Amino acid sequence: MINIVAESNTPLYQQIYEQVKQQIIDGVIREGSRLTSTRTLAKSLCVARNTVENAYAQLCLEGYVLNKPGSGFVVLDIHGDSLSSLFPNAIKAHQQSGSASLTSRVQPIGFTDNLTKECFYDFQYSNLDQTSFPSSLWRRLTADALSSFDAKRISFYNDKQGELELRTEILKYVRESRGVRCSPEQIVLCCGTQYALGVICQLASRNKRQIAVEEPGYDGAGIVFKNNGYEIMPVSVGTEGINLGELEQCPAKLVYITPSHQFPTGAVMPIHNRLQLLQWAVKKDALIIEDDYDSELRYHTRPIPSLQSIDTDGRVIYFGTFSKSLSPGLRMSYIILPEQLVSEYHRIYSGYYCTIPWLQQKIVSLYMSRGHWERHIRKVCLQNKKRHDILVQAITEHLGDRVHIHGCNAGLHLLLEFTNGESQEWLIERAKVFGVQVYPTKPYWQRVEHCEANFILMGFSILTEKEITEGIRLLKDAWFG
Amino acid sequence: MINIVAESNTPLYQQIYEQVKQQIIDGVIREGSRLTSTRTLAKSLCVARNTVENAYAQLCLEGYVLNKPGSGFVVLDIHGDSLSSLFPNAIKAHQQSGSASLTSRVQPIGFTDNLTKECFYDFQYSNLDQTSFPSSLWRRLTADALSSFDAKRISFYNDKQGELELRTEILKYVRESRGVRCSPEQIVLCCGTQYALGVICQLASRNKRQIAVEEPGYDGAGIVFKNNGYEIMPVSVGTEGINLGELEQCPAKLVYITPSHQFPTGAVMPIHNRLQLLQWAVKKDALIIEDDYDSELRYHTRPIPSLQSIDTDGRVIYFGTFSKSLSPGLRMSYIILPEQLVSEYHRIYSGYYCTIPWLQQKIVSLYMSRGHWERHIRKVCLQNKKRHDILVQAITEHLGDRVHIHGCNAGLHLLLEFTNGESQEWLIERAKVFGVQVYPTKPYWQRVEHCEANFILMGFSILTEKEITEGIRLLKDAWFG
DNA sequence: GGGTATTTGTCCGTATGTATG
DNA sequence: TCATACATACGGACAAATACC
Repeated sequence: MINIVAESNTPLYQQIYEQVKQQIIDGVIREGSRLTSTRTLAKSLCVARNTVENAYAQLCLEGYVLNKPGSGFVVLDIHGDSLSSLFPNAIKAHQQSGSASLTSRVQPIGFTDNLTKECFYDFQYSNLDQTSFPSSLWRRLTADALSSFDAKRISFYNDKQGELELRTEILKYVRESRGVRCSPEQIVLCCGTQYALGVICQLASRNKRQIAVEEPGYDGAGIVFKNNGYEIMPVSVGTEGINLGELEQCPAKLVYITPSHQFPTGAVMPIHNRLQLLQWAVKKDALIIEDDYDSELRYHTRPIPSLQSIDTDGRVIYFGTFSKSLSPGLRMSYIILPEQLVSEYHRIYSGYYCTIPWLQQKIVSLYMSRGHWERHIRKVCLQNKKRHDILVQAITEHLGDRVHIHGCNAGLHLLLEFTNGESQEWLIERAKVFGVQVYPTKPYWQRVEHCEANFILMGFSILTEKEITEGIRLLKDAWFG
Repeated sequence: MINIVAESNTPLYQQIYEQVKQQIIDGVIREGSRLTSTRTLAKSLCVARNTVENAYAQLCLEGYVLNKPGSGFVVLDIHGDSLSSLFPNAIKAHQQSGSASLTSRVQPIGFTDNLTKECFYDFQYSNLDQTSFPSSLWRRLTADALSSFDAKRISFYNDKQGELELRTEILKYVRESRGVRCSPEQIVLCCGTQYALGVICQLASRNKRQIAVEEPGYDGAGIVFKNNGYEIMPVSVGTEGINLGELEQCPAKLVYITPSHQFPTGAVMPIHNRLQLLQWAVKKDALIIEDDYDSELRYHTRPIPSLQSIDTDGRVIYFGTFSKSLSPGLRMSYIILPEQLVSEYHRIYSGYYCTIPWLQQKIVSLYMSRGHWERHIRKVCLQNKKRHDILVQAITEHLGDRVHIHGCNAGLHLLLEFTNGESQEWLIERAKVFGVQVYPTKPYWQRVEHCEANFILMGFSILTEKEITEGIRLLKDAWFG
């Protein structure tokens, strides 16, 4: 950036000359690159073109740059030997990495650790199979969206809860697939579950800031509650989901749960527990956040109605997402508010803009209305079912009765319990030695000391069927060889 | 008009000197404008040039004007305390308007009020011209992004601060255009300014939850602060931006400002105020949120270095956005944190996912790296400049001295002050009757009772040049017909 | 791959204050 | 007081190079 002062005694052209020269010397403008054109710079500095020309001419004379009509002013190599021209950057890079390292133990955020381990058999469970995203269709839909009659809306501040068109599609879908009953006014689109949780933290804050969560449970939720000043009250999870007896004892009047496929244990809450939970909410005047994050992915079990669908008292806040079966990269989730919270939502959030890009809303809207979404779910579900079945089969075959499988028949992962009390650390380390990555359950415990050591998480979202069986064979060697 | 008497005892040059001086003091010759050139004046008065020069030299010495070769004698700001001149009788307005405060900022959420008024001349200022979005280019870039080597990342949870590639492009841009100095690690991408403010609310909460904001100022920011439990402390705004004297008195250690083009008054904070503000921050151990929301859109004024670029003590949190010159529908902004806050950011937000879809990040990244962004800015800036100039011209021509124009030469709107004390409600109502929509300033006042009634906001972001002149002609009839 | 639009440096004329004699 | 030369600054017209479609 060039800074000129009109009031100064030094002429304008000289100020420009000096600063550009300095930038060349400092290496801010690299050798071989072009100076900003005289017109552009003149306009941005509010001076005449000739003033800039004058400055550039001076640089020309002194051999810093070379001018060619029609192709601009090119910076010459002034540092003689190319060694010194690399120096300024080297120093800069040094400083950067130095300061970044001061960020202590906290994992570097700019680093995505999913891409480097191509050599592994990585049983991860959050990312999706890259082949499952409908790229060429997306391209077509983008074109359609951009040439649609309401394409001009990309230049506007849009509907604050999300485009009505899309909310209506979502409504149709959740009604059909999850029995959810609501009007479009109750739906709020937002950029991911964590943002959604932030919204709820605000809405529910008329109560005491206490929240009951599943233990173990989704860690990303806990972080949001904590940052919003909520006291987190862990409630243990059994084979029927959250422990209702414990919940009764808990003073919190807000609970966050994943009843359809508890994360990470995979427990499914039976219908009578669901009814009981709703009664609890009524009795305590409490609210329930039902996170139905991977409802699309069921393999051998009958669907159980969502809490929202059997709630008669407006106690359930329903969460859905496109992250688990379409793409996490979309950053798109939705909240379905109970009617009683809508006005409170408006009171607090009427001044907030929607967090999802309009174009993406339009695309997903087209995607759903043309039936691609339904087809996609069927396809992805089938694909994952195959992988799931093969994984379960391979485990049964190779690891036999040394493990119990928990939480299968849904989602993108399962839980392995080791009957001989092996510890997570050892299991993960041994697996890694054999080129296989499996995952701990520890991160999902609020009270880490309660975490049982003999559990391991295995995902099957990105491995091929062949890789799965080979991976398990390696694990057998690693753990019991 | 200057009168000289040859027979007088007072020398010619002194007669000229005195009369010009008087004209400057009386405001006949405005601050910033040029004196008649020595040649011209000499000729018209039939005196020698040196005589005029002599007179001008005297004015120079006394600080009334500044002389520079090639650019004449420029009148300086002699009325010193122009700080509060924008809203001089703020207190007087106290009595009139107390009740009208229920214009209630809260609007119906599901309703976008921009689309239904096609018949109006709508001088709105938030939405953009629909022709300015590069649709077909976007289509191509989408295709490129989807077939790029890292397209698989759409199925992953991605970099939490935003893709490094994009952060690097943004860095290059803000360094060049705004002098911002930072490393990519300091940049955080997020879905809009309000989300960004939410993040800062968390980061800065080690201090007391008090924030100083400009009054009038951006209402969307105030809402976020309130919802995050901050006490809002309005500080008045003058022609030089936020009132630093008042800020001194304010106990808050966090301030949110728009120094480049204050919203909505359009005031530009001069360099010496900027330095003073930074000193304030150091002295008080405070933080400054610099929202540079429409920095791209400058029309006739020289750029002033951003606060971030002259901050040596890590006191400035810089906000930028793509909403004002590319598309509000993208929902894309960025924060540039001071180094000292990066580790705190990691501590709180390392568990949060990025809120921008990967595909969009990739597209914008390509968009910028291929030079489209620079070109786009130039184009959009020129287009808006034309509209701006025409609006200003039309106002000057048709509304004449019944209004003062404030905050022009930048952004997408300007502020109209009515010299005869007409009220916002009346002005807006009358305009509407004639099919023209103009906007109130009331929504931007925390203490509505302080809001001066005789101001109106007019945007020029979506009207054609023809519509602008016609609209103004109608307004003339509506208001003064 | 060729035609058109845009971008770019160049050149020209004009206006201004400054310095000199 | 006048005339002249000079440095600085501004804006329009032109042709070559480039980018885009």
